[in-house]
Amino acid sequence: MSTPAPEGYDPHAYAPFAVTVDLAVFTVREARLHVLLVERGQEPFRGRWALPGGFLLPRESAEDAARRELAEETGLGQDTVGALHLEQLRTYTAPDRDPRMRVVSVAYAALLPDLPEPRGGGDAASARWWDTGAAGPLAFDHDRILADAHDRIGAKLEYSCLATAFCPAEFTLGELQQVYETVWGVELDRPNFRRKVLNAPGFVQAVEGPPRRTGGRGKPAALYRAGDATALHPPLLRPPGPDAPHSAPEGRER
Amino acid sequence: MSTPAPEGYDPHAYAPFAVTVDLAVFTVREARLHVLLVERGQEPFRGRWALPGGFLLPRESAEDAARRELAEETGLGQDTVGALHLEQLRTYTAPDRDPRMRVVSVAYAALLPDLPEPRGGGDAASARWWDTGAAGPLAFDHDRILADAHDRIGAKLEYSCLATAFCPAEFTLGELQQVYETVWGVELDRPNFRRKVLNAPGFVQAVEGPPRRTGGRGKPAALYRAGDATALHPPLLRPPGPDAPHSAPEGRER
DNA sequence: CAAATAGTGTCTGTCAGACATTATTGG
DNA sequence: CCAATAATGTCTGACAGACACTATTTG
Repeated sequence: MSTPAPEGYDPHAYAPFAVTVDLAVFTVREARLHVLLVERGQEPFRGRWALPGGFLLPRESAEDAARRELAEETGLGQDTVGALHLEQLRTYTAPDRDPRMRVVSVAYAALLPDLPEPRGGGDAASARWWDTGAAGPLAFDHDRILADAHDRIGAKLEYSCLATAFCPAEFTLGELQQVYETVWGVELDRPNFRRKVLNAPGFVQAVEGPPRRTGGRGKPAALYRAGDATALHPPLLRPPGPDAPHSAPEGRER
Repeated sequence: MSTPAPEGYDPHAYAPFAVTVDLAVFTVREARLHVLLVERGQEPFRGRWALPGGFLLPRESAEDAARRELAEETGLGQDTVGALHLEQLRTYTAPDRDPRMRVVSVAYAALLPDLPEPRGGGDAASARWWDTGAAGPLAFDHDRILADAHDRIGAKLEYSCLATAFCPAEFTLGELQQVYETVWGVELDRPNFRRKVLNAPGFVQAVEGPPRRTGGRGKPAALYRAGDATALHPPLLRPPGPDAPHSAPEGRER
Protein backbone atom coordinates (compact mmCIF):
# COMPACT_ATOMS: atom_id res chain seq x y z
CA MET A 1 0.00 0.00 0.00
CA SER A 2 3.00 2.26 0.15
CA THR A 3 4.19 1.33 -3.28
CA PRO A 4 3.64 4.38 -5.41
CA ALA A 5 0.42 3.77 -7.24
CA PRO A 6 -0.25 5.40 -10.58
CA GLU A 7 -1.35 8.98 -10.21
CA GLY A 8 -5.10 9.21 -10.01
CA TYR A 9 -5.37 5.47 -9.91
CA ASP A 10 -8.71 3.76 -9.92
CA PRO A 11 -9.29 1.34 -7.07
CA HIS A 12 -10.83 -1.11 -9.50
CA ALA A 13 -7.53 -1.34 -11.26
CA TYR A 14 -6.35 -3.50 -8.37
CA ALA A 15 -7.39 -7.08 -8.10
CA PRO A 16 -10.40 -7.52 -5.85
CA PHE A 17 -10.30 -10.30 -3.29
CA ALA A 18 -12.94 -11.83 -1.10
CA VAL A 19 -11.94 -11.76 2.56
CA THR A 20 -13.20 -14.26 5.10
CA VAL A 21 -12.53 -15.24 8.68
CA ASP A 22 -12.12 -18.84 9.81
CA LEU A 23 -12.48 -19.80 13.44
CA ALA A 24 -10.79 -22.58 15.35
CA VAL A 25 -12.97 -22.77 18.45
CA PHE A 26 -11.57 -25.11 21.07
CA THR A 27 -12.83 -26.65 24.23
CA VAL A 28 -11.72 -29.45 26.54
CA ARG A 29 -14.26 -32.26 27.02
CA GLU A 30 -13.51 -35.45 28.85
CA ALA A 31 -9.78 -34.94 28.74
CA ARG A 32 -9.75 -34.50 24.97
CA LEU A 33 -9.29 -31.34 22.93
CA HIS A 34 -12.37 -30.64 20.84
CA VAL A 35 -12.95 -28.21 18.02
CA LEU A 36 -16.20 -26.80 16.70
CA LEU A 37 -16.91 -27.80 13.10
CA VAL A 38 -19.79 -27.24 10.69
CA GLU A 39 -20.91 -29.50 7.89
CA ARG A 40 -20.91 -27.92 4.47
CA GLY A 41 -24.23 -27.83 2.71
CA GLN A 42 -23.03 -27.09 -0.80
CA GLU A 43 -20.16 -27.42 -3.17
CA PRO A 44 -17.30 -27.30 -3.03
CA PHE A 45 -16.63 -29.87 -0.32
CA ARG A 46 -20.35 -30.58 0.17
CA GLY A 47 -20.77 -32.91 3.13
CA ARG A 48 -17.26 -32.29 4.43
CA TRP A 49 -16.68 -30.65 7.77
CA ALA A 50 -15.09 -27.23 7.98
CA LEU A 51 -14.13 -24.54 10.44
CA PRO A 52 -16.92 -22.05 11.02
CA GLY A 53 -16.41 -18.68 9.43
CA GLY A 54 -17.67 -16.38 6.76
CA PHE A 55 -17.24 -13.30 4.66
CA LEU A 56 -16.43 -9.89 6.05
CA LEU A 57 -19.14 -7.31 5.63
CA PRO A 58 -18.18 -4.13 3.80
CA ARG A 59 -17.56 -2.03 6.91
CA GLU A 60 -16.61 -4.67 9.44
CA SER A 61 -13.23 -5.55 10.90
CA ALA A 62 -12.08 -9.16 10.82
CA GLU A 63 -12.43 -9.47 14.58
CA ASP A 64 -15.98 -8.13 14.47
CA ALA A 65 -16.76 -10.61 11.72
CA ALA A 66 -15.29 -13.43 13.78
CA ARG A 67 -17.48 -12.57 16.76
CA ARG A 68 -20.56 -12.26 14.58
CA GLU A 69 -19.96 -15.60 12.91
CA LEU A 70 -19.22 -17.24 16.23
CA ALA A 71 -22.51 -16.02 17.66
CA GLU A 72 -24.39 -17.19 14.59
CA GLU A 73 -22.86 -20.65 14.53
CA THR A 74 -22.85 -21.47 18.22
CA GLY A 75 -25.94 -19.70 19.47
CA LEU A 76 -23.89 -18.05 22.20
CA GLY A 77 -25.21 -14.75 23.45
CA GLN A 78 -23.72 -11.51 22.18
CA ASP A 79 -22.47 -10.75 25.69
CA THR A 80 -20.57 -14.01 25.97
CA VAL A 81 -19.10 -13.69 22.51
CA GLY A 82 -18.28 -10.06 23.10
CA ALA A 83 -16.14 -10.81 26.14
CA LEU A 84 -14.42 -13.80 24.60
CA HIS A 85 -10.72 -13.93 23.94
CA LEU A 86 -10.09 -14.10 20.21
CA GLU A 87 -6.55 -14.73 19.09
CA GLN A 88 -5.61 -13.82 15.55
CA LEU A 89 -3.58 -16.71 14.23
CA ARG A 90 -2.42 -15.88 10.76
CA THR A 91 -3.78 -15.19 7.31
CA TYR A 92 -3.94 -17.75 4.54
CA THR A 93 -3.46 -16.41 1.06
CA ALA A 94 -2.56 -19.27 -1.28
CA PRO A 95 -4.13 -18.34 -4.61
CA ASP A 96 -5.89 -21.67 -5.08
CA ARG A 97 -7.12 -22.31 -1.56
CA ASP A 98 -10.71 -21.86 -2.68
CA PRO A 99 -11.53 -23.37 -6.07
CA ARG A 100 -14.31 -20.89 -6.75
CA MET A 101 -12.53 -17.61 -6.46
CA ARG A 102 -9.66 -15.77 -4.86
CA VAL A 103 -10.28 -15.79 -1.13
CA VAL A 104 -7.96 -14.54 1.59
CA SER A 105 -8.82 -15.81 5.04
CA VAL A 106 -7.88 -14.40 8.42
CA ALA A 107 -7.84 -17.24 10.96
CA TYR A 108 -8.71 -16.80 14.63
CA ALA A 109 -8.59 -19.15 17.58
CA ALA A 110 -11.08 -18.99 20.44
CA LEU A 111 -11.15 -20.91 23.71
CA LEU A 112 -14.36 -21.90 25.47
CA PRO A 113 -15.20 -23.80 28.63
CA ASP A 114 -17.00 -27.07 28.09
CA LEU A 115 -20.45 -26.16 26.77
CA PRO A 116 -23.47 -28.17 25.69
CA GLU A 117 -23.78 -28.99 22.01
CA PRO A 118 -24.42 -25.91 19.93
CA ARG A 119 -28.17 -25.38 19.83
CA GLY A 120 -29.60 -26.11 16.45
CA GLY A 121 -30.94 -23.06 14.74
CA GLY A 122 -29.86 -20.96 11.82
CA ASP A 123 -26.37 -21.70 10.69
CA ALA A 124 -25.70 -23.65 13.87
CA ALA A 125 -27.96 -26.51 12.79
CA SER A 126 -25.01 -28.44 11.38
CA ALA A 127 -22.42 -27.52 14.03
CA ARG A 128 -20.94 -29.94 16.50
CA TRP A 129 -17.85 -30.54 18.60
CA TRP A 130 -15.23 -32.94 17.24
CA ASP A 131 -12.32 -34.52 19.00
CA THR A 132 -9.34 -32.92 17.29
CA GLY A 133 -7.79 -36.34 16.86
CA ALA A 134 -10.89 -37.72 15.15
CA ALA A 135 -11.67 -34.80 12.87
CA GLY A 136 -11.37 -36.22 9.38
CA PRO A 137 -9.99 -34.38 6.39
CA LEU A 138 -11.60 -30.98 6.44
CA ALA A 139 -12.70 -28.74 3.61
CA PHE A 140 -10.32 -26.29 1.95
CA ASP A 141 -7.01 -25.88 3.84
CA HIS A 142 -8.73 -26.17 7.19
CA ASP A 143 -6.66 -29.16 8.32
CA ARG A 144 -3.65 -26.93 8.13
CA ILE A 145 -5.36 -24.06 9.91
CA LEU A 146 -6.51 -26.42 12.65
CA ALA A 147 -3.02 -27.81 13.13
CA ASP A 148 -1.53 -24.30 13.25
CA ALA A 149 -4.16 -23.28 15.77
CA HIS A 150 -3.45 -26.26 18.02
CA ASP A 151 0.28 -25.49 17.94
CA ARG A 152 -0.31 -21.86 18.74
CA ILE A 153 -2.63 -22.56 21.64
CA GLY A 154 -0.17 -25.04 23.08
CA ALA A 155 2.62 -22.50 22.87
CA LYS A 156 0.52 -19.72 24.38
CA LEU A 157 -0.26 -21.82 27.44
CA GLU A 158 3.40 -21.61 28.34
CA TYR A 159 3.72 -17.90 28.76
CA SER A 160 0.16 -16.59 29.02
CA CYS A 161 -2.75 -17.07 31.36
CA LEU A 162 -4.90 -18.25 28.47
CA ALA A 163 -5.59 -21.66 30.00
CA THR A 164 -8.24 -20.19 32.28
CA ALA A 165 -10.30 -19.40 29.18
CA PHE A 166 -10.95 -23.15 28.89
CA CYS A 167 -12.38 -23.20 32.41
CA PRO A 168 -15.66 -21.96 33.86
CA ALA A 169 -15.63 -18.82 35.99
CA GLU A 170 -14.70 -20.85 39.08
CA PHE A 171 -12.47 -23.84 38.67
CA THR A 172 -10.17 -26.16 40.57
CA LEU A 173 -6.46 -26.50 40.03
CA GLY A 174 -7.14 -30.06 38.90
CA GLU A 175 -9.31 -28.75 36.09
CA LEU A 176 -6.68 -26.22 35.11
CA GLN A 177 -4.05 -28.95 35.07
CA GLN A 178 -6.33 -31.05 32.91
CA VAL A 179 -6.36 -28.23 30.35
CA TYR A 180 -2.58 -28.20 30.14
CA GLU A 181 -2.34 -31.97 29.96
CA THR A 182 -4.97 -32.20 27.25
CA VAL A 183 -3.63 -29.47 25.02
CA TRP A 184 -0.03 -30.57 25.39
CA GLY A 185 -0.77 -34.28 25.40
CA VAL A 186 1.44 -34.96 28.41
CA GLU A 187 1.00 -35.77 32.09
CA LEU A 188 2.18 -33.25 34.65
CA ASP A 189 3.22 -33.71 38.25
CA ARG A 190 0.42 -32.33 40.41
CA PRO A 191 2.44 -30.88 43.29
CA ASN A 192 4.84 -29.12 40.95
CA PHE A 193 1.98 -27.81 38.81
CA ARG A 194 0.28 -26.34 41.89
CA ARG A 195 3.48 -24.70 43.02
CA LYS A 196 4.10 -23.03 39.68
CA VAL A 197 0.54 -21.84 39.21
CA LEU A 198 0.27 -20.42 42.71
CA ASN A 199 3.67 -18.75 42.47
CA ALA A 200 2.83 -16.99 39.21
CA PRO A 201 1.52 -13.60 40.31
CA GLY A 202 -1.95 -12.84 39.02
CA PHE A 203 -2.55 -16.17 37.31
CA VAL A 204 -5.31 -17.37 39.64
CA GLN A 205 -6.87 -16.03 42.80
CA ALA A 206 -8.49 -18.15 45.49
CA VAL A 207 -12.22 -17.79 45.91
CA GLU A 208 -12.78 -16.54 49.44
CA GLY A 209 -15.77 -18.24 50.95
CA PRO A 210 -14.44 -21.78 51.39
CA PRO A 211 -16.98 -23.37 49.11
CA ARG A 212 -15.67 -26.50 47.52
CA ARG A 213 -16.73 -28.74 44.73
CA THR A 214 -16.10 -32.31 43.83
CA GLY A 215 -15.49 -34.05 40.58
CA GLY A 216 -16.82 -37.42 41.70
CA ARG A 217 -15.32 -39.02 44.76
CA GLY A 218 -12.22 -37.81 46.50
CA LYS A 219 -11.43 -34.75 48.53
CA PRO A 220 -13.25 -31.60 47.43
CA ALA A 221 -10.98 -29.03 45.85
CA ALA A 222 -10.57 -25.35 46.53
CA LEU A 223 -11.95 -23.02 43.90
CA TYR A 224 -10.12 -20.32 42.01
CA ARG A 225 -10.92 -17.56 39.57
CA ALA A 226 -8.77 -16.22 36.76
CA GLY A 227 -6.42 -13.52 38.07
CA ASP A 228 -5.80 -10.13 36.53
CA ALA A 229 -2.56 -11.04 34.78
CA THR A 230 -2.51 -11.96 31.12
CA ALA A 231 1.16 -12.88 30.81
CA LEU A 232 2.78 -15.56 32.92
CA HIS A 233 5.97 -14.79 34.84
CA PRO A 234 7.76 -17.05 35.08
CA PRO A 235 6.46 -19.12 32.17
CA LEU A 236 5.05 -22.57 32.71
CA LEU A 237 7.26 -24.45 30.32
CA ARG A 238 6.20 -27.61 28.56
CA PRO A 239 8.30 -30.59 29.63
CA PRO A 240 10.95 -31.35 27.01
CA GLY A 241 9.63 -34.11 24.80
CA PRO A 242 11.65 -37.32 24.59
CA ASP A 243 11.90 -36.56 20.88
CA ALA A 244 13.73 -34.20 18.59
CA PRO A 245 16.75 -32.27 19.80
CA HIS A 246 15.77 -29.01 18.13
CA SER A 247 12.70 -28.60 16.00
CA ALA A 248 10.77 -25.56 14.90
CA PRO A 249 7.14 -25.55 15.90
CA GLU A 250 4.79 -22.94 14.57
CA GLY A 251 2.87 -21.01 17.14
CA ARG A 252 4.69 -18.80 19.67
CA GLU A 253 3.68 -15.37 18.43
CA ARG A 254 3.82 -14.76 22.16
CA MET B 1 -16.03 -19.22 4.01
CA SER B 2 -17.91 -22.02 5.65
CA THR B 3 -20.99 -19.98 6.24
CA PRO B 4 -23.54 -21.37 3.87
CA ALA B 5 -23.62 -19.05 0.93
CA PRO B 6 -26.72 -18.68 -1.17
CA GLU B 7 -27.11 -21.49 -3.67
CA GLY B 8 -25.48 -20.56 -6.93
CA TYR B 9 -24.13 -17.41 -5.41
CA ASP B 10 -22.25 -14.90 -7.46
CA PRO B 11 -18.80 -14.00 -6.17
CA HIS B 12 -19.48 -10.36 -6.93
CA ALA B 13 -22.27 -10.44 -4.39
CA TYR B 14 -19.58 -10.37 -1.72
CA ALA B 15 -17.79 -7.19 -0.91
CA PRO B 16 -14.50 -6.91 -2.78
CA PHE B 17 -11.45 -5.83 -0.82
CA ALA B 18 -8.02 -4.73 -1.88
CA VAL B 19 -5.29 -6.80 -0.22
CA THR B 20 -1.80 -5.48 0.43
CA VAL B 21 1.31 -6.52 2.27
CA ASP B 22 3.27 -4.19 4.53
CA LEU B 23 6.85 -4.94 5.49
CA ALA B 24 8.70 -4.07 8.66
CA VAL B 25 12.29 -4.64 7.58
CA PHE B 26 14.72 -4.36 10.46
CA THR B 27 18.46 -4.13 10.81
CA VAL B 28 20.88 -3.24 13.58
CA ARG B 29 23.21 -0.33 12.80
CA GLU B 30 25.52 1.23 15.33
CA ALA B 31 23.75 -0.36 18.26
CA ARG B 32 20.38 1.02 17.23
CA LEU B 33 17.43 -0.80 15.71
CA HIS B 34 16.64 0.59 12.27
CA VAL B 35 13.67 0.06 10.00
CA LEU B 36 13.38 0.56 6.26
CA LEU B 37 10.89 3.26 5.28
CA VAL B 38 9.79 4.82 2.01
CA GLU B 39 8.59 8.34 1.44
CA ARG B 40 5.13 8.60 -0.07
CA GLY B 41 4.93 10.42 -3.37
CA GLN B 42 1.19 11.04 -3.48
CA GLU B 43 -1.91 11.49 -1.41
CA PRO B 44 -2.95 10.40 1.04
CA PHE B 45 -0.06 11.05 3.40
CA ARG B 46 2.07 12.61 0.66
CA GLY B 47 5.52 13.31 2.04
CA ARG B 48 5.05 11.07 5.06
CA TRP B 49 7.13 7.98 5.58
CA ALA B 50 5.59 4.55 5.42
CA LEU B 51 6.46 0.89 5.56
CA PRO B 52 7.27 -0.55 2.16
CA GLY B 53 4.62 -2.77 0.69
CA GLY B 54 2.07 -3.04 -2.06
CA PHE B 55 -0.88 -4.77 -3.58
CA LEU B 56 -1.11 -8.49 -4.13
CA LEU B 57 -1.19 -9.57 -7.74
CA PRO B 58 -4.17 -11.65 -8.80
CA ARG B 59 -2.44 -15.02 -8.51
CA GLU B 60 0.20 -14.32 -5.92
CA SER B 61 0.38 -15.35 -2.26
CA ALA B 62 1.02 -12.70 0.34
CA GLU B 63 4.48 -14.05 1.05
CA ASP B 64 5.37 -13.96 -2.63
CA ALA B 65 4.12 -10.41 -2.80
CA ALA B 66 6.20 -9.49 0.24
CA ARG B 67 9.36 -10.86 -1.36
CA ARG B 68 8.62 -9.12 -4.65
CA GLU B 69 8.02 -5.79 -2.99
CA LEU B 70 11.10 -6.20 -0.85
CA ALA B 71 13.26 -6.81 -3.90
CA GLU B 72 11.75 -3.81 -5.69
CA GLU B 73 12.19 -1.42 -2.79
CA THR B 74 15.62 -2.42 -1.57
CA GLY B 75 17.37 -3.48 -4.73
CA LEU B 76 18.37 -6.75 -3.09
CA GLY B 77 18.94 -9.66 -5.44
CA GLN B 78 16.22 -12.21 -5.95
CA ASP B 79 18.48 -14.86 -4.44
CA THR B 80 18.98 -12.91 -1.22
CA VAL B 81 15.32 -12.05 -0.93
CA GLY B 82 14.32 -15.60 -1.73
CA ALA B 83 16.33 -17.07 1.14
CA LEU B 84 15.28 -14.43 3.63
CA HIS B 85 13.25 -15.22 6.72
CA LEU B 86 9.86 -13.55 6.48
CA GLU B 87 7.69 -13.64 9.55
CA GLN B 88 3.98 -13.08 9.12
CA LEU B 89 2.96 -10.72 11.90
CA ARG B 90 -0.75 -10.18 11.72
CA THR B 91 -3.38 -8.73 9.44
CA TYR B 92 -4.87 -5.29 9.84
CA THR B 93 -8.48 -4.95 8.84
CA ALA B 94 -9.93 -1.80 10.40
CA PRO B 95 -12.46 -0.54 7.85
CA ASP B 96 -11.10 3.01 7.76
CA ARG B 97 -7.40 2.30 7.83
CA ASP B 98 -7.04 3.60 4.25
CA PRO B 99 -9.14 6.67 3.49
CA ARG B 100 -9.43 5.81 -0.20
CA MET B 101 -10.94 2.37 -0.11
CA ARG B 102 -11.31 -0.79 1.86
CA VAL B 103 -7.84 -2.29 2.21
CA VAL B 104 -6.83 -5.31 4.25
CA SER B 105 -3.12 -5.57 4.89
CA VAL B 106 -1.03 -8.58 5.81
CA ALA B 107 2.03 -7.42 7.72
CA TYR B 108 5.40 -9.17 7.62
CA ALA B 109 8.62 -8.64 9.48
CA ALA B 110 12.03 -9.28 7.93
CA LEU B 111 15.48 -9.17 9.50
CA LEU B 112 18.59 -8.15 7.61
CA PRO B 113 22.25 -7.76 8.49
CA ASP B 114 23.56 -4.22 8.31
CA LEU B 115 23.53 -3.24 4.64
CA PRO B 116 24.45 -0.11 2.73
CA GLU B 117 21.68 2.35 2.00
CA PRO B 118 19.16 0.98 -0.47
CA ARG B 119 20.36 1.79 -3.95
CA GLY B 120 18.29 4.44 -5.63
CA GLY B 121 16.36 3.13 -8.60
CA GLY B 122 12.74 2.42 -9.25
CA ASP B 123 10.63 2.35 -6.15
CA ALA B 124 13.73 2.29 -4.00
CA ALA B 125 14.62 5.89 -4.84
CA SER B 126 12.86 7.18 -1.75
CA ALA B 127 13.80 4.38 0.63
CA ARG B 128 16.12 4.76 3.59
CA TRP B 129 16.88 3.30 7.00
CA TRP B 130 15.45 5.06 10.03
CA ASP B 131 16.29 4.64 13.66
CA THR B 132 13.12 3.14 15.10
CA GLY B 133 13.24 5.67 17.90
CA ALA B 134 13.45 8.61 15.49
CA ALA B 135 10.86 7.49 12.95
CA GLY B 136 8.18 10.16 13.08
CA PRO B 137 4.48 9.56 12.71
CA LEU B 138 4.06 7.25 9.77
CA ALA B 139 1.35 7.04 7.15
CA PHE B 140 -1.81 5.01 7.70
CA ASP B 141 -1.65 2.76 10.78
CA HIS B 142 2.02 2.00 10.22
CA ASP B 143 3.11 3.28 13.62
CA ARG B 144 1.02 0.57 15.14
CA ILE B 145 2.32 -2.09 12.75
CA LEU B 146 5.89 -1.02 13.47
CA ALA B 147 5.34 -1.21 17.22
CA ASP B 148 3.74 -4.64 16.92
CA ALA B 149 6.62 -5.81 14.76
CA HIS B 150 9.22 -4.61 17.27
CA ASP B 151 7.40 -6.40 20.09
CA ARG B 152 7.17 -9.58 18.10
CA ILE B 153 10.81 -9.60 17.10
CA GLY B 154 11.85 -9.01 20.69
CA ALA B 155 9.73 -11.92 21.85
CA LYS B 156 10.98 -14.22 19.11
CA LEU B 157 14.58 -13.65 20.10
CA GLU B 158 13.81 -15.42 23.36
CA TYR B 159 12.85 -18.78 22.00
CA SER B 160 14.08 -18.85 18.41
CA CYS B 161 17.43 -18.57 16.68
CA LEU B 162 16.19 -15.58 14.72
CA ALA B 163 18.87 -13.24 16.05
CA THR B 164 21.43 -14.68 13.63
CA ALA B 165 19.33 -13.23 10.79
CA PHE B 166 20.56 -9.79 11.88
CA CYS B 167 24.18 -10.92 11.49
CA PRO B 168 26.34 -11.55 8.46
CA ALA B 169 27.15 -15.15 7.53
CA GLU B 170 30.05 -15.20 9.96
CA PHE B 171 29.77 -13.25 13.17
CA THR B 172 31.23 -12.95 16.63
CA LEU B 173 29.39 -13.60 19.84
CA GLY B 174 29.84 -9.94 20.67
CA GLU B 175 27.89 -9.02 17.53
CA LEU B 176 25.16 -11.49 18.40
CA GLN B 177 24.95 -10.07 21.89
CA GLN B 178 24.69 -6.59 20.41
CA VAL B 179 21.60 -7.73 18.50
CA TYR B 180 19.89 -8.87 21.68
CA GLU B 181 20.86 -5.76 23.57
CA THR B 182 19.67 -3.46 20.80
CA VAL B 183 16.32 -5.11 20.19
CA TRP B 184 15.55 -5.54 23.86
CA GLY B 185 17.06 -2.22 24.95
CA VAL B 186 18.97 -3.78 27.83
CA GLU B 187 22.56 -4.67 28.69
CA LEU B 188 23.47 -8.31 29.11
CA ASP B 189 26.27 -9.95 31.06
CA ARG B 190 28.77 -11.18 28.52
CA PRO B 191 29.99 -14.36 30.23
CA ASN B 192 26.44 -15.49 30.94
CA PHE B 193 25.36 -14.68 27.40
CA ARG B 194 28.19 -16.77 25.98
CA ARG B 195 27.34 -19.68 28.21
CA LYS B 196 23.70 -19.71 27.22
CA VAL B 197 24.35 -19.34 23.51
CA LEU B 198 27.00 -22.04 23.44
CA ASN B 199 24.87 -24.41 25.54
CA ALA B 200 21.85 -24.08 23.24
CA PRO B 201 22.23 -26.98 20.81
CA GLY B 202 22.29 -25.89 17.18
CA PHE B 203 22.15 -22.16 17.82
CA VAL B 204 25.64 -21.36 16.55
CA GLN B 205 28.55 -23.42 15.30
CA ALA B 206 32.17 -22.39 15.54
CA VAL B 207 33.93 -21.67 12.26
CA GLU B 208 36.77 -24.16 12.06
CA GLY B 209 39.82 -22.46 10.63
CA PRO B 210 40.76 -20.18 13.52
CA PRO B 211 40.33 -16.98 11.53
CA ARG B 212 39.44 -14.09 13.70
CA ARG B 213 38.15 -10.62 13.21
CA THR B 214 38.29 -7.48 15.17
CA GLY B 215 35.81 -4.70 15.76
CA GLY B 216 38.45 -2.05 16.42
CA ARG B 217 40.98 -2.64 19.12
CA GLY B 218 40.83 -5.43 21.65
CA LYS B 219 41.27 -9.15 21.40
CA PRO B 220 40.06 -10.66 18.12
CA ALA B 221 36.96 -12.78 18.52
CA ALA B 222 36.21 -16.28 17.32
CA LEU B 223 33.78 -16.52 14.44
CA TYR B 224 30.55 -18.48 14.32
CA ARG B 225 27.90 -19.37 11.80
CA ALA B 226 24.19 -19.87 12.38
CA GLY B 227 23.49 -23.45 13.45
CA ASP B 228 20.84 -25.75 12.06
CA ALA B 229 18.32 -25.23 14.86
CA THR B 230 15.47 -22.77 14.49
CA ALA B 231 14.02 -23.06 17.98
CA LEU B 232 16.04 -22.33 21.09
CA HIS B 233 16.16 -24.86 23.93
CA PRO B 234 16.35 -23.69 26.55
CA PRO B 235 15.04 -20.22 25.71
CA LEU B 236 17.20 -17.16 26.22
CA LEU B 237 14.87 -15.19 28.42
CA ARG B 238 14.81 -11.44 28.58
CA PRO B 239 15.84 -10.15 31.99
CA PRO B 240 12.77 -9.17 34.01
CA GLY B 241 12.31 -5.44 33.67
CA PRO B 242 12.35 -3.36 36.84
CA ASP B 243 8.80 -2.35 35.89
CA ALA B 244 5.35 -3.85 35.88
CA PRO B 245 4.61 -7.02 37.85
CA HIS B 246 2.51 -8.60 35.13
CA SER B 247 1.77 -6.95 31.84
CA ALA B 248 0.65 -8.30 28.50
CA PRO B 249 3.02 -7.62 25.65
CA GLU B 250 2.04 -8.43 22.11
CA GLY B 251 4.49 -10.59 20.26
CA ARG B 252 5.13 -14.19 21.22
CA GLU B 253 3.08 -16.05 18.65
CA ARG B 254 5.78 -18.60 19.26
C1' DC C 1 -11.15 -50.26 54.54
C1' DA C 2 -9.98 -49.28 49.59
C1' DA C 3 -9.98 -46.09 45.96
C1' DA C 4 -9.70 -41.62 44.37
C1' DT C 5 -8.62 -36.96 44.43
C1' DA C 6 -6.57 -32.75 46.99
C1' DG C 7 -2.90 -30.74 49.25
C1' DT C 8 1.92 -30.27 51.84
C1' DG C 9 6.70 -30.97 52.49
C1' DT C 10 11.39 -32.27 51.25
C1' DC C 11 15.48 -33.52 48.73
C1' DT C 12 18.75 -32.82 45.11
C1' DG C 13 20.72 -31.48 40.80
C1' DT C 14 20.73 -27.86 37.52
C1' DC C 15 20.93 -23.37 36.09
C1' DA C 16 20.53 -18.45 36.67
C1' DG C 17 22.85 -14.02 37.78
C1' DA C 18 26.94 -11.83 39.65
C1' DC C 19 31.51 -11.17 39.35
C1' DA C 20 36.66 -12.14 39.55
C1' DT C 21 40.36 -13.28 36.52
C1' DT C 22 43.16 -14.10 32.50
C1' DA C 23 44.16 -13.40 27.42
C1' DT C 24 45.15 -10.68 23.40
C1' DT C 25 45.12 -6.85 20.65
C1' DG C 26 45.98 -1.44 19.39
C1' DG C 27 47.72 3.00 20.77
C1' DC D 1 51.60 0.66 30.27
C1' DC D 2 46.63 1.52 29.43
C1' DA D 3 42.31 0.82 27.31
C1' DA D 4 39.35 -2.20 25.16
C1' DT D 5 37.45 -6.40 23.94
C1' DA D 6 37.37 -11.70 24.31
C1' DA D 7 37.24 -15.76 26.95
C1' DT D 8 37.21 -18.80 31.17
C1' DG D 9 36.14 -19.97 35.83
C1' DT D 10 33.73 -19.81 40.30
C1' DC D 11 30.34 -18.89 43.81
C1' DT D 12 25.68 -18.85 45.48
C1' DG D 13 20.83 -18.70 45.60
C1' DA D 14 16.58 -20.00 43.25
C1' DC D 15 14.02 -23.23 41.14
C1' DA D 16 12.91 -27.59 38.60
C1' DG D 17 11.69 -32.38 38.72
C1' DA D 18 10.91 -36.36 41.59
C1' DC D 19 8.58 -38.26 45.11
C1' DA D 20 7.06 -39.34 49.99
C1' DC D 21 3.45 -38.29 52.83
C1' DT D 22 -1.00 -36.52 54.79
C1' DA D 23 -6.03 -35.13 54.26
C1' DT D 24 -10.76 -35.77 52.93
C1' DT D 25 -14.29 -37.66 50.50
C1' DT D 26 -17.30 -41.82 48.25
C1' DG D 27 -18.41 -46.64 47.92
